[in-house]
Amino acid sequence: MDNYRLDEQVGFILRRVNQRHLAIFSQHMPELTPTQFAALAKLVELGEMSQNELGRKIAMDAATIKGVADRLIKRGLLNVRRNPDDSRRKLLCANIAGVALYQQVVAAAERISEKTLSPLSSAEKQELLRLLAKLK
Amino acid sequence: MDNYRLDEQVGFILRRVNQRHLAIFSQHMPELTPTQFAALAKLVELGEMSQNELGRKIAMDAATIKGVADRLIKRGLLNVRRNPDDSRRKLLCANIAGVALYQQVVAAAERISEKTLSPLSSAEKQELLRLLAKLK
DNA sequence: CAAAACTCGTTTGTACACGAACAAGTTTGC
DNA sequence: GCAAACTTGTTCGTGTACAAACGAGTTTTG
Repeated sequence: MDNYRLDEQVGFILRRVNQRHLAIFSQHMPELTPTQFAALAKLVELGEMSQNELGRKIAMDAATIKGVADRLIKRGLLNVRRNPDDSRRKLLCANIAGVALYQQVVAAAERISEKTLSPLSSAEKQELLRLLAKLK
Repeated sequence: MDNYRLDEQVGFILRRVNQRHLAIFSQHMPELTPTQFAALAKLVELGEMSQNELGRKIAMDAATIKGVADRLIKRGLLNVRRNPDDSRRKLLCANIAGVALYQQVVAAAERISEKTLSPLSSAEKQELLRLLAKLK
């Protein structure tokens, strides 16, 4: 087919938009990756939960959340303990350092979202978020 | 901050939308990854070019395009030769097998884009693409 | 109660993605 | 005409992402 244009396909554009967002992210929050921040933020928001449960809440499969959690633990941001009622479960919890780091970087997180959407008007921002939400 | 909601941030939503798209992609085109298809499609569209040039056209850095190109070459989809005028340059070109595979999967590529956008109306699809294009 | 089905966390393998550093080749500037 | 600056492709290290397979623990079911 001669009329297929890669540069106009949703998937290709989504990838580029995501690249730009990741660049903005690492510029404003070099301490954490987007996934690490998501995990930390969710733990601060909802408190202690098991590793796989956390993964489910932020859309990461078991293998991915393991790596993310390991890195946060290694950096001393999370506490870990075994669930006494279900010895399979590894309960994760943001500790003092984790909460402190979170509070230190939330403002940056807000600026990141703002900057990512900055080429759009207020109405366009609303509309984009509405449309993207339909594609989740 | 108590009013920061991870689930409403562009970056987080973008990641989820992308996940859904990748799932649709691998379902409809298990032969190639999105990046491999992008590289092949660009080579078919524009013909022979150097490895880094190809990377630039599909927004992949030199380290990434190397791996993608290596895999396509290993699968016998590309021809490689040295540029006589600039011995640093590695010229890539889709060969017969590459063009054949491309032609075999373009239809699937179109269905992938369609299915990704299927929760939206025609007007919404147009609008989403317009807004995303502003965020590239 | 015991077997089947399921869940939790882990490991392995593959594939992006990008920063940083490097050697070899090419172009520029003086 | 030659040193400095740049480009090309490569390697290394780190960090997602997900499929598949696994052992160990828990729940369901007959």
